[in-house]
Amino acid sequence: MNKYSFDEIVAHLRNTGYVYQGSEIYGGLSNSWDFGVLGSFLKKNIKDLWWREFIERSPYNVGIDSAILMNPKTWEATGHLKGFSDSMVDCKECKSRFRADQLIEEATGLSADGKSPEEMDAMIAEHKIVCPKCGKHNFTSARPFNLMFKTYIGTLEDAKSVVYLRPETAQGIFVNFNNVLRTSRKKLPFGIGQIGKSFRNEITPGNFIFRVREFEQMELEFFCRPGEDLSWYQYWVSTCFGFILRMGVKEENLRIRPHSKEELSFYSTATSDIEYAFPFTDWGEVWGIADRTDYDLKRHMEYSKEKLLYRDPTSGETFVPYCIEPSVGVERLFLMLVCDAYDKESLDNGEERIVMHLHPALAPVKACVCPLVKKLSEPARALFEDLINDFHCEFDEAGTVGKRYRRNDAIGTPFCITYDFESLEDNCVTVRHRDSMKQERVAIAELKDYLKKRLEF
RNA sequence: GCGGAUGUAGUUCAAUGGUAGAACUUCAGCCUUCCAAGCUGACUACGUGGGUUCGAUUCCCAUCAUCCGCUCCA
Repeated sequence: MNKYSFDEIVAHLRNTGYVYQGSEIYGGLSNSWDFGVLGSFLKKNIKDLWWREFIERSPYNVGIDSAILMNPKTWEATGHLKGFSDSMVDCKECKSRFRADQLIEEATGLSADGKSPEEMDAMIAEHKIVCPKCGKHNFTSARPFNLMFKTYIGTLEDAKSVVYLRPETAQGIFVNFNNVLRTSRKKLPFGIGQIGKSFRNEITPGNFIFRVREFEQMELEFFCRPGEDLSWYQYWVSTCFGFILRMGVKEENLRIRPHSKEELSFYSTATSDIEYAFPFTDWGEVWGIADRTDYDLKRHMEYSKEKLLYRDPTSGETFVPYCIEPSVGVERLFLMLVCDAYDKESLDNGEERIVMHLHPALAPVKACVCPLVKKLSEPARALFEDLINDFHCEFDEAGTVGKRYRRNDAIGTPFCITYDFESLEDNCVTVRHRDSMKQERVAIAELKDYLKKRLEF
């Protein structure tokens, strides 16, 4: 699938300023990564593109930006909080891990629901419960698994002030359903999208930025009539897939994987993952599209006692809409894009060049303005200072021009603009293309239009 | 969380119980008329904390981080 090792790609990203290790001078922090000088641009470009395509240019959707901290009742309604009561024990002999309540129930038939970890320890000891795998009785004590990050509102750390960092952005949308309906005057079908950080205390994060504890989601909750949900589900699967293809990702590295019946959440009638052939695994999920029916709105109605309903303006009929959720992680799109764009090419002169074939709309640097030699710095800099008003450009006069071309190939800059001695006479510059390495003479007066056309998504 | 491996400049790799060396990169200067040329110079490292020792980057312990496997995954 992928020609290059994950290590090689990661090393390149760290060397060029796409990604740094988090808190590096203090020895790092487990699975935390910072986006660097180039990476922050790529990330921003990804988000801008999504927002433009899924919110601004969409005839259906609107956007919001909801708070990370939400009333804890939210997480009662979604069932996320219940996860807190799951205590786990490890078998010290064979290193298997079990949910303590399930272990007790299976062995004794007694319910351990709602018991404290200490009570469950006592039950395990009393009934001499053995490990289902290895048959030995030697467990660690029961420990609750915290899947959500917990913190406190106000300065007193008591039980009443507990709040959680959201584990998904979606709930900020559902709880604002009525607000958006009222203020946007949208009619079914319509969607609400948002981009924002989410936090999950993953048990096993890893694979660079693929699974991290702090990540950014781009989620759309698309509401429609019950019965129309499956065709909208299909619509969003192909829209998301098409979006990835338009970003330049090779189709042979992508697949759409529908979930089997056993895999589906109990409330979902259909779910598909768009997966990419990452170098560290066979297929890794990038984008999940789920038909969530009316589950979320109904749960929030139940717990908040508020009505989250849609009233058809012509028929007067009132109902809870169904919801299609396309949800994607920014870091995963980022990782997919750089893995797919990374390439090492052999040149005619026997040398190698590293190129990042990023879509020009995504590239951190759009163009690098290079005076052919330092003597030409002055007029070249003037050109750069004009271009920077329209695009993110860089100015580079260090070393030979060939070296500057290579450096820009390696970070994915689609165009290098070379100002030479002829430019003084004919007011033209050489535009050098990253992918083909071809050069073109372009009049300075037409340069902005020339670039603009080629930077479009 | 468990088991295993690893940890020396930004990167790749050395050496050493007694002041850590190189290449590439980066930066400055010279030079340079279109794909990493050359010359001169400069910056930069023993993950962290203990212990043993006259002296530890080297030996021991702990810790942190990364990788692999297991486990988990709304």
